[in-house]
Amino acid sequence: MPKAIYDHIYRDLKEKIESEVFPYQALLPSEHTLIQEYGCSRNTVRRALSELASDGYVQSMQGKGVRNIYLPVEQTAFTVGGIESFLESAIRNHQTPYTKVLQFTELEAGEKISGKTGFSKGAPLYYVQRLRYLNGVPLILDHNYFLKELVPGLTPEIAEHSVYEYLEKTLGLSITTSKRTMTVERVTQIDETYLDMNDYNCMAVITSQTFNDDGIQFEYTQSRHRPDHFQFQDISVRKRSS
Amino acid sequence: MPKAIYDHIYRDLKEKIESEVFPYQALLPSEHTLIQEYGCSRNTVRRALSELASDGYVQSMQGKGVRNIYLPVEQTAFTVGGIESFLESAIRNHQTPYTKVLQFTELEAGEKISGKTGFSKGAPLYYVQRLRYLNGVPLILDHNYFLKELVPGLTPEIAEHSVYEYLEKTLGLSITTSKRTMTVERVTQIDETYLDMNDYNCMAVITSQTFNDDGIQFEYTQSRHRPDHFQFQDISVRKRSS
DNA sequence: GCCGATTTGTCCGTATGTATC
DNA sequence: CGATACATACGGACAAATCGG
Repeated sequence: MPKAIYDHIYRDLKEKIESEVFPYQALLPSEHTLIQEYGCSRNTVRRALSELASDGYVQSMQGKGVRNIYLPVEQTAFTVGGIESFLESAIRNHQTPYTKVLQFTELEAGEKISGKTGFSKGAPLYYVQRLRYLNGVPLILDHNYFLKELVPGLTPEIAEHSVYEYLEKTLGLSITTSKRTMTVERVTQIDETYLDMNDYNCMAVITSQTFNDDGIQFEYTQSRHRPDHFQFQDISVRKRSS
Repeated sequence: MPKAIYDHIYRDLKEKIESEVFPYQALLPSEHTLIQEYGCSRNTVRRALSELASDGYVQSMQGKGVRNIYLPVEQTAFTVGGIESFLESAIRNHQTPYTKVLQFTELEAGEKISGKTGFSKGAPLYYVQRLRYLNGVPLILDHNYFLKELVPGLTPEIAEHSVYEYLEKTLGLSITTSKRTMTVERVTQIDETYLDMNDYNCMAVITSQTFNDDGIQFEYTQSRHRPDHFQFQDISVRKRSS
């Protein structure tokens, strides 16, 4: 929990934007004004503003000011966005989560798994297959590979609750960067066995490689979502091109 | 085209990472070293590094150093990532693009369109429906709504070539922020008419709201991709939680 | 069109804190 | 413990874009 000044300003402005203290399309107070309000330096204010910009909340315009471009997005389905665990996502989406562990085994990365997951060949791994329920309905099928060296002592009981909580609270490991790929794939036999597909013949699939705070990849996951309850959100800011 | 110092350092380091001058998992030279190499201030080096971090190229570790975590991702399908036009994406994916305009009309945003697109009610719009080919195969069906006020003089001929090029080169308007939502939807009659669906009954759908550099939304687009030629990539960096 | 005031963008140097080794 | 490395913060300077008179 950062108690940095810029983080305080960031949260404060974010809250004011969400609660429409600053209306949509209006300009925020100028940097000079914010400096006086918060009694800090210009760099500190600018850092808070730049984080809001990368969240898609504001947009800076040289010579003009900083405009509020925040629009709340309606969530009609289970929404995926930043890095968070199934548990965290469920809570944010106001749904009741439940997890059933279908498989829990140990294995070594062979040629095929190594190429797919990014782990080096021969690395000892945990493989976990889990069915995720939301409000009692099975909606997601997860295939996880964890690097045993960085996730020692993993058990089916932990996998049933929350691996991320185990990682962060018990092992003191923290999750930092995640590279994700979203595709649409055909349903498999396993999908149809566990999920009610309603004659859909596709799945929304997110594969991700996750790195800890030492920059080491400790996880590879394939998350297969029932298409009618899936939504992925993203903000992209274009850089001035070359 | 920015000729800022931090941008030069950013590009230089990025190139060195991609060409494995810095190997995967190795530490980059320390900030102090980089300051001397580039003959600039610490803030400038740090800005370049922080952009690389948000690209998923490196990860900073307090007290340890900055690790290269760049892994090239294989592209087995048409890959979507940052903000770019169909033309730009096609070139990056080494494919030959072609566009056929199916519809080109003017209309005013009614209740329904306003709610869906985010444009205010009664706003004059262009509506364009386009079929996108890659290497001669129709793969994407685009439905665009442009705010007429900000995109004056749009014609079917421009829509057939590149609307973005028209916006940037002719109108001097620049694209800045884009909010996107990825979902999977059932095929429609129109999809099946124009795309060879191979018994797939789903589409990968990206809807986006795009803002110009004044922070005004000028575009709403729904882009429907054939699922077997679609891939969306994303890097997410976790913030230290509250 | 010019000029000055305002606002954001870039860059510098320095100081202090915190984590790692 | 000291040395090294990144994190935060300050204050100042000048540039670039915008806007109003």
